[in-house]
Amino acid sequence: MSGKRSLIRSGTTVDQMVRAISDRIVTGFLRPGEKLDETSLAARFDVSRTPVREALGRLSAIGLVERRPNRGAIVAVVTQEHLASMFESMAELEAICARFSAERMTSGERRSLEIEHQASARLVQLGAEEDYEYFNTEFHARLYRGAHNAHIYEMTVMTRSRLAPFRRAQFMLPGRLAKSWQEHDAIVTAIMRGDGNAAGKAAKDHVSIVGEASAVFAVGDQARAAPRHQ
Amino acid sequence: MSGKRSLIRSGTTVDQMVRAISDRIVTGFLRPGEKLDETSLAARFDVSRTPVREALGRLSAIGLVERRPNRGAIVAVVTQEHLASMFESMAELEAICARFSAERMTSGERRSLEIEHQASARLVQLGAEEDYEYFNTEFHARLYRGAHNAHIYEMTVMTRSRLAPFRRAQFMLPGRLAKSWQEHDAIVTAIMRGDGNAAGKAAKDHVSIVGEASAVFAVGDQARAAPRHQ
DNA sequence: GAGGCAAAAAGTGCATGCAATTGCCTCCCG
DNA sequence: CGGGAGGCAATTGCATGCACTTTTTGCCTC
Repeated sequence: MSGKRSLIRSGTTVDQMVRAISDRIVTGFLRPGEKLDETSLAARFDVSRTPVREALGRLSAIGLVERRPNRGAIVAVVTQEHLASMFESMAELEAICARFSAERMTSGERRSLEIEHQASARLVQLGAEEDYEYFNTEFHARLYRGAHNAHIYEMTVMTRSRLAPFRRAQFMLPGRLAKSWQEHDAIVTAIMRGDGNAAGKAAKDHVSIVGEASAVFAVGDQARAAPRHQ
Repeated sequence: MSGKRSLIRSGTTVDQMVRAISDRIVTGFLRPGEKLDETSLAARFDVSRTPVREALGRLSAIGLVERRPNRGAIVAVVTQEHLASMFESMAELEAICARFSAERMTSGERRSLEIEHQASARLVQLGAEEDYEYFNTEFHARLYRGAHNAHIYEMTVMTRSRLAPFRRAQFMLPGRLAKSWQEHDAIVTAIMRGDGNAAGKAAKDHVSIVGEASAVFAVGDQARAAPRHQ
């Protein structure tokens, strides 16, 4: 039975599973504490248990699932407290990235940062939330790269990915788009001035606001979740 | 059908492999860039390829090995640059922990921090490097816990463990012991005052100095460096 | 002689099967 | 009637085998 894979998008097979399972976890389809037995998952994704095991290993490495030896894996229980700690960490990490960016970005990086930032103003006027979300991701990625520190980059990207599920609906809030742009503007301005402290503070405030806005949605998702048969 | 396991100490089988391989890596027995093919490792440890794969997965998660899809795994190449970035990250993380500790430590935590710190002064007078090293680890752990932020705690501990091999000989330097204690003293004083900014700055300076002192020892290992994959 | 293409060899990725450990249910004894 | 020990079922952990990707080597052509 080695024909076509049934779950298809692109990339490595097990990588797809990681994304798929992680999606199911963060969307609440799989609830925290729920048991993840390998056989069911293998059947569900039409693969063998081997890639399932590897996927569970990776998911446990990034903290989405918890593995007990010989006792199976469960969806990691992210307490409200731990979630808050991750948002706070994110704010600190972004602050570091912004500060370093202000001090270290090359002229080319500064230029493209400002150009893209200015270009995104149109998206705000149009209210193009999807497009702005894409730009927003790239904007923050520029900050992470601009810090010119590989390890901080890794930690920041990983933390951000872990927080991604809880940050989804942030731009749904009315007026959030424009506020986000203004906060970005404060960061960019500080970076262009080379003012690391101001850039760091602006970034921290920016992320803190996003965290508070997103926390609301996190609570709702955690409260109730879809029941599963089987 | 291979009878008893040959490598046995205690714990899970694959966990032993992780420790064994990680030991070989940090001791330099396996050099950066060296190819780790699963078959050889399986034969070497007298297990099948399956636990080897899982072990490699975990090692890649903690950054000790690098896995290329369909192209095997190699011992992670820690360039001088990347090492510097980790030390810099460590300084920033410790600064955050110290700042938060100054703001959030309970009175009990503050008290025991200062008591232990004062007690360690004796170790400096005696020149007990081993004992001081043990205390030093505990001192920093107190700072990490005192930040009252689970995620920052995780990142800091992980970064510190990744840096451990490069920080070994730091107290060999003459006078380092006394300087370390004085730097600790500055951190403790700031924390007791509740001055987060001062505590953060003192911690950052402290770790930065350690980083510079340790970097010297790391140079020898980095004779040749393979190109990194962006 | 050099460069490119193709085929074989090597090595990874996944599937399947078997052994071992865990949790639970039942039955026996106090 | 309650508690504990033993057996049974279910699930994890590991071994082995096959398919696909990558790399290397040899041959052919220019």
